[in-house]
Amino acid sequence: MTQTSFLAVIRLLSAQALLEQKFSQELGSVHGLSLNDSLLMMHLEQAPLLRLSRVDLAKRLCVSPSTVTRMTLPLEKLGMLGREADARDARLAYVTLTDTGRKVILAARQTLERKAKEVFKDRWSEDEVATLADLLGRLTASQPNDLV
Amino acid sequence: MTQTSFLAVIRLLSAQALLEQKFSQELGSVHGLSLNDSLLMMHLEQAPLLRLSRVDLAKRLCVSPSTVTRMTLPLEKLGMLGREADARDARLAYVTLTDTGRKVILAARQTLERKAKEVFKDRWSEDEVATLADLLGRLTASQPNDLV
DNA sequence: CCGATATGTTTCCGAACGCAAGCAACTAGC
DNA sequence: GCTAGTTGCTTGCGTTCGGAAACATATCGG
Repeated sequence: MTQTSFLAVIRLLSAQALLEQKFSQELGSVHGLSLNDSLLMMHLEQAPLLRLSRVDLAKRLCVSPSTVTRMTLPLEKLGMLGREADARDARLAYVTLTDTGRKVILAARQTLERKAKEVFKDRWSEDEVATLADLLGRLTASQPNDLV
Repeated sequence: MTQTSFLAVIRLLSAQALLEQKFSQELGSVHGLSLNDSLLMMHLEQAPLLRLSRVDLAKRLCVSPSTVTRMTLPLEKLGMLGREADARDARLAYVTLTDTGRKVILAARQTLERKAKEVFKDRWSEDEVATLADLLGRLTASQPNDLV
């Protein structure tokens, strides 16, 4: 069990490095987004009012709050994200997904879907990919809201 | 299939962010290593002569060669890594694992194994972890030498 | 009401990385 | 052996990130 868990973790880390390399380049050149930018916008996409607070986003992305501040700044200037205050709590500064942003992330998602399909095309059966997604989902399930 | 592959990829990326956060702190405070430092040394650990060239390491870790140069510098000063020239090709500067380095990475590996076991302890059966490791292994198998 | 503590956000600083450029050494074709 | 192209490594520069600190606001206990 010890050895197996260790192996799973090491391979997960290695696999991520590989996938990030595969995805980030096309994502950047085609849509002008980083992988983390895309994940951030996808979290907004499925949020109740297309908005989330910065600390909430930080927890979902497993990054620091300061990173969220910096990530949202350029996207806000590009008109993909907006800023909204809370009526009750003046500390909160919600990040919102604009119409422009929703179109961009929709297109970016299609790119990601295509690349994801390529990754598994040859050596995985559909059932195996589903099993993988399910097993990984139990890891991410311990975190605040799951994607997709 | 498209949707399933996409889900698997997104969850893998999210899971990695979670695991990195979980592991890197203890790894740094206890052994003074980053996660990537540890992966680098584990690759050396299982290399034929405890040594690999810098470009080879870069490919295995999915980082740029310049990153390998910068990563090895402090570890070399700490005596964990060494440098060895090739008799036939004077361009090559192998990174070698010293005795000190071998002891350090052995201890770090135990920390990682313990944390890895914790991650899966509650919600996964042993078979499921093995399945996960196997499925992820097919991803990393497309890369130069697999770890463990 | 008021001080103490907690929470959300931003800014500053140092660390880590990729890319482009540069240098050294190897290889191929002539 | 000479030139041209390739490969391995390093350095400089810009970008991105985490942690500490600062600040504003909210909440709690008296």
